[in-house]
Amino acid sequence: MSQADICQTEHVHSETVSSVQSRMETDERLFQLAELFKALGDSTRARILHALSFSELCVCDLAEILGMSSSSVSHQLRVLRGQRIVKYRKDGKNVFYSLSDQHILDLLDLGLEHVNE
Amino acid sequence: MSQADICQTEHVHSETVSSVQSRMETDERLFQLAELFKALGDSTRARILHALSFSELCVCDLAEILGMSSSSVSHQLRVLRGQRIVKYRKDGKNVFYSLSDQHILDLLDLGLEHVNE
DNA sequence: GAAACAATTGAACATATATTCAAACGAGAG
DNA sequence: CTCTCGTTTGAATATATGTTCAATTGTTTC
Repeated sequence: MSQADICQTEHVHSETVSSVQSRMETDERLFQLAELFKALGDSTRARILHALSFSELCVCDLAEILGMSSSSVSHQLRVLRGQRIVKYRKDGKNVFYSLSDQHILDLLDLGLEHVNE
Repeated sequence: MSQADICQTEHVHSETVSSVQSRMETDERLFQLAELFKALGDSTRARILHALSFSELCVCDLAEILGMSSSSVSHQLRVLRGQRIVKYRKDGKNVFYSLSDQHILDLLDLGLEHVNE
């Protein structure tokens, strides 16, 4: 970051800058926030989650709904599990996935609202 | 996608599959949803948006708050503009950015709630 | 125990993306 | 007009990530 990249009008906005800085969440927290949205930010995973918003589904049903391989779906479900976005239960040979909680449904709905505006 | 990747128990879940398929949003809509979340899903952009949730800020203040170059910040703001997540107004040499609407603030809050659980 | 099926995993490849650096643009000041 | 500052942009590089393919695991059934 060169000198030219540093704002010269410190005396003008420095108050705002300090004020905002003091109220910022920790980087770690914001990193986790970004990881959450990153997990939602993929076409395949968005379609998986939207499908799960209607019903719990096993991997192979998800694969059929999306027209993708089970392998691909499973890889993506791993990402969603990592962010506690989906939960699962085993039933015989099948593993049924569903949305983790209401927060996730709310996020999807809010997102769709924004997109549909 | 090989044969082995296709679910054999169609007769078991085919009803659920059809039902979900018929209620799915279009791929285009879900693609846009993913693009929205993708834009939120980066550490730098998450920090930018969190800062903007307190106050409108110009590029150079944002750069100072984040400890990054104006160039980097500007590149990321471009992504956020592309998804109508932030809006801006010009004032002399400065360009002040702010969150686009209440939806975005709600999304950030919901996301932080999930992270803080 | 062997075979079949659902699911997961690892490696490999192709693609996407964030930051840096250099250059250019636009507005205000001298 | 010229210079400076804030901002934007493009090219380049390094890194991250999604899908495919092959192999493996775990469970049910014969």
